[in-house]
Amino acid sequence: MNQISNRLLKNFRLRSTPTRQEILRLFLNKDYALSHSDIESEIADDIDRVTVYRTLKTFFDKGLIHKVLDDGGSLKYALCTGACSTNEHKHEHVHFKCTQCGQTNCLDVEIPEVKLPKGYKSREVNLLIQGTCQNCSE
Amino acid sequence: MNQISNRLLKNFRLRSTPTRQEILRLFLNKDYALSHSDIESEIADDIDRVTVYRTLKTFFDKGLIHKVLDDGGSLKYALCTGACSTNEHKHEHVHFKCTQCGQTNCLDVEIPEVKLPKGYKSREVNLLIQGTCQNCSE
DNA sequence: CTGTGTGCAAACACTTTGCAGGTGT
DNA sequence: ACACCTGCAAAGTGTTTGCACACAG
Repeated sequence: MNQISNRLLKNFRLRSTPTRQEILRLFLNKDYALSHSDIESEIADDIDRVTVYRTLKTFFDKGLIHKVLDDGGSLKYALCTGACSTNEHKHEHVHFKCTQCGQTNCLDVEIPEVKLPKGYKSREVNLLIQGTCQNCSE
Repeated sequence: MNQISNRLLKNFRLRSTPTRQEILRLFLNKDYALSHSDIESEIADDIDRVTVYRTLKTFFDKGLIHKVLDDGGSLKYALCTGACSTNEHKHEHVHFKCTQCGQTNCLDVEIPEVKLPKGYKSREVNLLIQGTCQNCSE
């Protein structure tokens, strides 16, 4: 796991520091999107809140993670899939938020083409679906 | 216009106050989504910031307006279409945010069906498309 | 008259910035 | 050695809460 996160950081031209590794490992361990406070509560106490902000910003800027929104307006982050690199970024995301357990994850489904009114040009598409997830629907 | 906003408030079982009318008129005048600060800067100065928060919350709770997100994580609000009432709420929204001018508006297009993995149940769908709008694409 | 809305003050939560010292390459 | 990370402190911004008074119905 350490190897993976290390390599990932290298790939994205980021210095490998303990903090970055820890946060990155967190994303690798969880298969759902994490909010700032999720992260804060799961990492070592001696990591400063400010550093988390900066780390997330760095990861985001370099294309390692992407933003995930839910209808409450709260912001979460999730790892980009392997398809993303610093240069080429996949700009289509489907996110599913379970209103029961609160978890948000990225689904690997295609977004169907949407017909836009004349003159509109699409550059990025985000689809948020809210409902009940597999675990909670039983 | 006053008539309209008054009637709208009545329909949603809300007391008609000057503040509510003013904010409601703002939504009626603009055809795009408004952030809290958009609203604050457009209404009379003697309306308290706190009142705006509470008014928006009330409107939202009663189903008069809905939330609109953009990828920056900033929250905006827009009037629900005529199809919405307190009881019956249309839970499908397509929002288009122009990255040039920053305006976000609700598009009246159908969201195509998305195939979800087994066990997932959809209750609400939000589609955010970002790109260039009609005005800015020339 | 009664319950709700509003303004004010203050608390609270969230995010950013500047700087000094530490660390990866 | 150098550029970049990090922690700390503090400022800045956004949002919520409690209370007293005002107002709509």
